Amino acid sequence: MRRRCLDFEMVGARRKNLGDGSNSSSSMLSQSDENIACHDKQLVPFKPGGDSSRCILPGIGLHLNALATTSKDYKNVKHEDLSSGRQSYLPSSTASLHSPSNSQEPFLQSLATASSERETDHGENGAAPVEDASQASAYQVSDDFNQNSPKKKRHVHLIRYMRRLEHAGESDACKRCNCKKSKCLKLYCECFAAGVYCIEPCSCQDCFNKPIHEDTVLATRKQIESRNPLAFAPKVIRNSDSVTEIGDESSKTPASARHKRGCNCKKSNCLKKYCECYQGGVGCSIGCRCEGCKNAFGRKDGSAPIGTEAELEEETEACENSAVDKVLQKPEIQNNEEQNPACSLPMTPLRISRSMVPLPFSSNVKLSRASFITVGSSSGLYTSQKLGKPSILRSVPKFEKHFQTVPEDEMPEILRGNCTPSTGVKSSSPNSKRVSPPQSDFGASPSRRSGRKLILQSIPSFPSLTQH
DNA sequence: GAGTTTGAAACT
DNA sequence: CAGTTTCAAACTC
Repeated sequence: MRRRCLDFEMVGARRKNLGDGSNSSSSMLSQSDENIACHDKQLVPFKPGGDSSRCILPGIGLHLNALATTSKDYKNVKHEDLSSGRQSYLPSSTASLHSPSNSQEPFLQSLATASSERETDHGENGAAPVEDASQASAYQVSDDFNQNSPKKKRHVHLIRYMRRLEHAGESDACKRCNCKKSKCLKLYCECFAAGVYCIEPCSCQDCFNKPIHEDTVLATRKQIESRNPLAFAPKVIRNSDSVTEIGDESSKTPASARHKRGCNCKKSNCLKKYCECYQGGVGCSIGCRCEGCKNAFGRKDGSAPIGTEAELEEETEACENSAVDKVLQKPEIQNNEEQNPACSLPMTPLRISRSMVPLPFSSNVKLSRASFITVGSSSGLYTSQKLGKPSILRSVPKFEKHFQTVPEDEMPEILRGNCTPSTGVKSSSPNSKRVSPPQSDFGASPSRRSGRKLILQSIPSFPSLTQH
């Protein structure tokens, strides 16, 4: 109830922002709503140097990968990706996906903290689909400072991570293609596949994926979609039972992510990024036709993922300090989040939009960096639960582990840790609902500890964590 | 940075 | 639908 009320509040506040153009939000809504306000602002043409600059977060590029749309949506908005400078020809709801507030140092810092924390906890699985940055940051910050972790060390890590972010802002944030023959009009082209125009950093040749060739782009896109309606859909989908989850989270069941089509790896053993499942940070499923699958995130045959759960546990507890370094040293996994937007970044609820489920609010927030979006109708594709396969959702271990490792009697402390709606956690709200609760794989046995459950439920900011 | 490997996408 | 070709990213050296 409280969560829903807060949602309404947010919506209300958001509308207010929309209405009067004021960026000031209610006292209840601080950062999160600023972000929302930013999102809203971003629905209008971006004016460099304007107030919307606040919404830019250098280094946290948001790829619109896997965003899909109906052809009729194409011209909704030609939106400029503020963080990358790209323009997206995706629908406004998806194009509004942007980094949270800009250069505000506190925010960056908190984000970095959050990210480093997350990666710390994720360890090997650093490619966690990041929740809404503001959400994560707000939560993580409070979380961080409520723990007894050595802050000096973290500060070092923080700085490192910040640098990495900065660097990412110059490179990864703007994913560059290198197409030579496809004219960037085929799915070979990452930019095209991601629904963004190629921009200067791209090394493509004879590129047609530019605003000046908008018609061509859209026509081609349409053609590809006609051939394969899911061509631009997220490759990695969150499995959920139904679209109804959108409106009623209580109906959702634990879900896992799976590649929508499965891979077809022959030689990589699904252990390299050649494998789309692996690249997307998901396990292979029965739908995969891979051979010799050793996918670390879950094998096709359903055997336990390699070096995931146990490793995570160890890393979290024993290697906390080295985790960031480890992540830094392991770009292969570490960059999943950045390199594979389809996996970690917010995706347009293509099927949602197609099913005409209005998500006026969630679409904005969800699109902020990296919330894992559940594709409503994806249930028909894979039902990993049925497969009994482990699911490694990188966002999951973080929270799951967090709640697991923290003694329950400490939880109130954590809750006190400003995990209030005003911390910005809220900003993830409806979307984060799609960050489905972790599977039982991560220690959450079917008979979950009621204590944790209660706690989770009592955190309005993390509806997605609520396990039903 | 060049060359190779890989598997998805596109084509037949 | 299966086999083949094309393609660009991932990877290796």
